[in-house]
Amino acid sequence: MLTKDKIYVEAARLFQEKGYAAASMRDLAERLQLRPSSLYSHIRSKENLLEKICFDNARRYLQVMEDCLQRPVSAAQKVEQLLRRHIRIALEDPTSITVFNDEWRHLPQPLLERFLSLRRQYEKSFKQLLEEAMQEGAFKARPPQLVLNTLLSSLLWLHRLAAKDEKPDEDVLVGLLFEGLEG
Amino acid sequence: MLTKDKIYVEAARLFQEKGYAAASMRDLAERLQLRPSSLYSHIRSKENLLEKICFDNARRYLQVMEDCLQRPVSAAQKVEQLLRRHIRIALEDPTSITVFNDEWRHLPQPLLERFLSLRRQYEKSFKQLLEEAMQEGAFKARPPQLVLNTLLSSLLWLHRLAAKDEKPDEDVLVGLLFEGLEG
DNA sequence: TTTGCGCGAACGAACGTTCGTAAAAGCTTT
DNA sequence: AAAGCTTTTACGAACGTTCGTTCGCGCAAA
Repeated sequence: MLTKDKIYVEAARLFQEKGYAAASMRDLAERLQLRPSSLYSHIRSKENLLEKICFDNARRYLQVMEDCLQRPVSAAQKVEQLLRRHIRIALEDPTSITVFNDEWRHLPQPLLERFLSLRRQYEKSFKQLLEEAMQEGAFKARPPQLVLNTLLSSLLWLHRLAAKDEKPDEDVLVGLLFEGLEG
Repeated sequence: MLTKDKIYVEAARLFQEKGYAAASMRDLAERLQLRPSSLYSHIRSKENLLEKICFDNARRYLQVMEDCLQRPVSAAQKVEQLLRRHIRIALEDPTSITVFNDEWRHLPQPLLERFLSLRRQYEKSFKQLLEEAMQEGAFKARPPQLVLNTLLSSLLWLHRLAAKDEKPDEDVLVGLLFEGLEG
């Protein structure tokens, strides 16, 4: 693997373990068996590492959302598909997702604003989907924002499990989340 | 209010906003209209601030758990009561809870180990309660660890909402969480 | 007269990053 | 295959800054 890619992978891991602010470039270098200054032959800055990790994952989630929205199925089924893909991503690449979920607040302006805009866009689509499913009668009518947050936060927890190699069964999890929706 | 107490309150707020590592004592002093050095007339260290916030809240949650366990009701009802008290705490004191939930990993050893021990103790009790409720037939049988995590993470999200003054209705939220359990 | 509090100055440590250099790797021309 | 040239990569040293914290002084309340 290219050194550059190794740096990004290890940076995601490190940011996850210690948090962005507490992770030092000297830490990162040591894990890669490099001197700190050598990092800068490959990357531009620490902030740039965070930026790439955050936005790559934002794009990834938005792509998943787009895919699900285009399927010719009911809103409830779109939600189910969305949950499944979400779960899979969180389980297969827990480190990047952690950083994406927890560390974006350390992005400097104007990147922070751009990131939040993408996030709002994603949440808006998700909320609309939930509302549709409620109107269809598939889901019980409830404040969509509340339902969205409980869903997202449950998924947010996943990567912590995955990082500990306690990967839960996808079907069981989908069942648990879904039955709460149907109520 | 005593200056000392003001410091703890403002520290919790600051740690929540920026994260422990990114929050500086100079930040904290400025918000309290003090010089950085003046803080140390009242507190011992930055780590000590984190320690107090984390352990005070750990004790608080364990106390709630104890109260609920002693009630002469069914396991399912104990869980409901636990959720309600959890929700109330998260809504009335969002800043401390955030720090308690997110920043404990910055505790130095051996405090970290002591904290994790308390947390495991809490989760163990919670899990046992869920298993009881499943055996009673009140909850659908599912991997308890998984159910516990989805519950806790949903509650974890609450303080973020509360911090934005978008406090959700307690009954609606309990309903949402509970119906997922009964499945 | 003691005690407690706020302050300016300063400390050593750790931080992200830059710079010049030297070795390594890759490519082109013999 | 060898020689010469260019580009890439790793490095030690050092930079300016920010960090948590200490110390001693002066002031005000008790």
